[in-house]
Amino acid sequence: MSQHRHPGAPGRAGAVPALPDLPEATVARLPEYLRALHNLAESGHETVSSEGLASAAGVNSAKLRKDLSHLGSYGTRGVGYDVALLVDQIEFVLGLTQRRAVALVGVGNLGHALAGYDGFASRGFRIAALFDADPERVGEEISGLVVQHIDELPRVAVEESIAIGVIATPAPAAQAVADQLVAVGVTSILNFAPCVLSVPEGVDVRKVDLAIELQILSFHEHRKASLTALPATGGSALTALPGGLAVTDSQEAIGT
Amino acid sequence: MSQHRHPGAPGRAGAVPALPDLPEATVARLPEYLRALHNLAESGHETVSSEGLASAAGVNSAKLRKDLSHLGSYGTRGVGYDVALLVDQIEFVLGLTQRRAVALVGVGNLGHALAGYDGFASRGFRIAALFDADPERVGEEISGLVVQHIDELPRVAVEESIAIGVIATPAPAAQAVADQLVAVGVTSILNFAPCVLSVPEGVDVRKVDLAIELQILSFHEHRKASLTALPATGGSALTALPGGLAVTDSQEAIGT
DNA sequence: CGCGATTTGTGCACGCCTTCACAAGCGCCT
DNA sequence: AGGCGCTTGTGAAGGCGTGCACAAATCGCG
Repeated sequence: MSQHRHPGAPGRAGAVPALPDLPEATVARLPEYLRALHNLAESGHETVSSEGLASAAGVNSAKLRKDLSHLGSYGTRGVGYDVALLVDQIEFVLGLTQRRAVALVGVGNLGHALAGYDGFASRGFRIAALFDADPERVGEEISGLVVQHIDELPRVAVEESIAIGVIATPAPAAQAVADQLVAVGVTSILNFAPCVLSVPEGVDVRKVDLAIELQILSFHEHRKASLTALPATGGSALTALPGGLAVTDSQEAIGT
Repeated sequence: MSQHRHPGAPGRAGAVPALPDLPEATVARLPEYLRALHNLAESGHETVSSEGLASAAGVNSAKLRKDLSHLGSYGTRGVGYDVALLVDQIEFVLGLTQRRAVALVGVGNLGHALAGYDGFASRGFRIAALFDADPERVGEEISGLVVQHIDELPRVAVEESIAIGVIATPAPAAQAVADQLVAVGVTSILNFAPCVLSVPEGVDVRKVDLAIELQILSFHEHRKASLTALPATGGSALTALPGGLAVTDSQEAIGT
């Protein structure tokens, strides 16, 4: 794509420009704004107001303005934000001007799906290598990549300039894989295994646990059910709690 | 205030369903505690201190104590927490005493993996039905379930008492699926499609976007690289991003 | 029976994040 | 040119979450 141009900084060389230190909460929302902006760009919008972008991203408009203000002033009062300009700016801040190489370890059930997930490629990442510890799986081809044995990691990590590691192994294997990734210089790990990873300082770990998300939803279901007297859907809502537990306690209305 | 009086034996299935309204941050951590507790139970521990459980769950011990205190007093000073008791208590609060039925919509790349993911079954959920809009996929058997057409949703939702819907469709189809789920009474949705869903009040939506996680990691990679690459930029304007590079980082291992 | 070691539960202070409300800035129309 | 409407950017206030530090409670032992 285009060279990473940096709006507002005239004639800067290839030097690494200053990065504002953004609040974590803001960083977590920037990708969402970026996705919304891409949609807007595709549908022909050249500018967008904070209100419009906020609703497209599912957030409050004041929050969006404050988030964007941390990047600098890239809006025009009375008009809104230039979509293309904002896309470039956010992509730059997120470090997406270079396509980062991702190593995926563990091509079981979930790993298989991740390897074929095109959402990665379309949003700035390239799955550069697949690994597994199971000799049965080594050699298998998935989405144009051949699964390699995890012992090949050191060689491949250098060859492919691996920047990010994705762990999709069973939980018992995850820590060892994390150690191996760290050993070859990976400093960002996305962990799908349901366990806590311990890594040295300077290594970022983000965790995605599918079951946890369901459990959080379950809590809210439970709370909602305990507030409504009886579910009207006439199903077998009382097939649980063998002790004959009557879930008919409720006194609080949801405050806010 | 907390009136979580807990008379008699709070043993399993004897709990009084006084649901305290927990802070969201606490709710999000409870599943992690639960997983750590299950591990501890398997390895023979009958009690555990806040310090021990905290490190197993990857959090601060004070935070853990405060979280658990919201559930009531289930620890013993000088001793710690009874593992089995705490497991029961957390499972109750999370509404896991009944096995909730989950409908999975979209058996493409990701949906396939989710359908086969055993982490759901092992943590209190039952994938009760698979749906897809593509006639090609209807009839296919995955992990012992036959994919049904999405139009069958109303019938199956009642038969199976579907409580939670999981959307693993492409983004353009997600909103329509969400509407269909809401129409049949589902009030909790886990959305894997990269888009914002609009749902009526009272319906909970949680979103998991795999690419967003990578983009957040990318930001930190970018920041780390910009710090190690250039100590001080060459003095000129460079004022596109006011605030300069105030290196006030620390805070690795982001936990959401 | 009392004492010390240990660990929970919590009051408190601090910092981050969100939200409101509004001044400042920009374009357009007259 | 001037005024008007619209939108951004931000100061300030409030809420929420985190972590410290300690009192209260419990067990084990002499």
